[in-house]
Amino acid sequence: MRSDSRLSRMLHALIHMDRLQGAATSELLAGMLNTNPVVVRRTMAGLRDQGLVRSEKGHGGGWVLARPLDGISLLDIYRALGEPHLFAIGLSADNPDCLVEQAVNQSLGDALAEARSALLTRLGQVTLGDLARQFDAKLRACQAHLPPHLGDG
Amino acid sequence: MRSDSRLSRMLHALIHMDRLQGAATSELLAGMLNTNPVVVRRTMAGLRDQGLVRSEKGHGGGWVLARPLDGISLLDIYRALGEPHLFAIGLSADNPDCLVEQAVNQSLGDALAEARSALLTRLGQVTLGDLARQFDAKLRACQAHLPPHLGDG
DNA sequence: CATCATGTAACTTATAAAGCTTCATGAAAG
DNA sequence: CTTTCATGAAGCTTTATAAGTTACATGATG
Repeated sequence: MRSDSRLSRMLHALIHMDRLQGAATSELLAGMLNTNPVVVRRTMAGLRDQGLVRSEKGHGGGWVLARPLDGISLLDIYRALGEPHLFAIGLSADNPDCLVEQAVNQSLGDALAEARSALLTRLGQVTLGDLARQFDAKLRACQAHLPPHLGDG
Repeated sequence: MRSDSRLSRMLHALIHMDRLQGAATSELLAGMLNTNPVVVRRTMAGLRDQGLVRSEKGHGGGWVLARPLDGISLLDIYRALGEPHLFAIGLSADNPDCLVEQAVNQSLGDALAEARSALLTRLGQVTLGDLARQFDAKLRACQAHLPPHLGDG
């Protein structure tokens, strides 16, 4: 697979859920994410287990946010997904007794660990509320180009 | 595949090559890296094209460093490998017209770009000579635990 | 009880690194 | 010149994992 898009997709889904009245079904979200409802359920399951969203069965059921967007950081989502592998490059374990391999892995491992730490810190500082406000800004910028009678519905 | 170990493996191989007299065959390196000679040739090809190593055919042939270890940074190797994908997580392209997806991708993309930039900067500051000296330190630390008559062969 | 939605198991698909076989090319040794 | 040894490269198989799909069980609403 090219790369793991679960984090990106869940951020996308949660912001849409915030703008909806009522629960969002897996099928509705799957349409937004251009994927399959089962993939939505499978991915959302971790978020539910961490108390970020709730799911309801039956008529009128679906997925709802369990917290305001400002109370959810991108790091919360990453962790709820099980902290998937961040890097596509990794250390080798070809010859664990070799001191050269050990020296290489230590340096490269330190560099990767530092990059990981910096990235997770940054994900912890951004909330879904921030993303939603960026979306609002984009929407306003877009509407500014429309004829006046469409600017305020 | 779990993760791309080509960078780690090439660092490992190049340091061994520096410690050898004469050329190292793909078969010898494959033994050190616990892999196949063809994988070594395929991976080393990029380094040869960038002038980091040279290859010689026939009797006594194999791979030799084209520069001293202190003249090769980890970034040089990464680039010679074709700058493989760094991250296992990525942006989504499920619904490119969706302003929510665009906002998500911009924030997440910025965070990933910043992490990438920091990591590459760091890789550019570490040379293979630095790794070789870390190996020497490990070797000395290891020998310090041996009985005296083995300490100086 | 019929309908709708999630929960879950099990299987298939897609992708890229890694591994492997085979043969061509060319250099050194005899 | 011939043998041997090494890289070069094409082409295929293997492996690991996210993603997609099918099928059915569970449970809530009307």
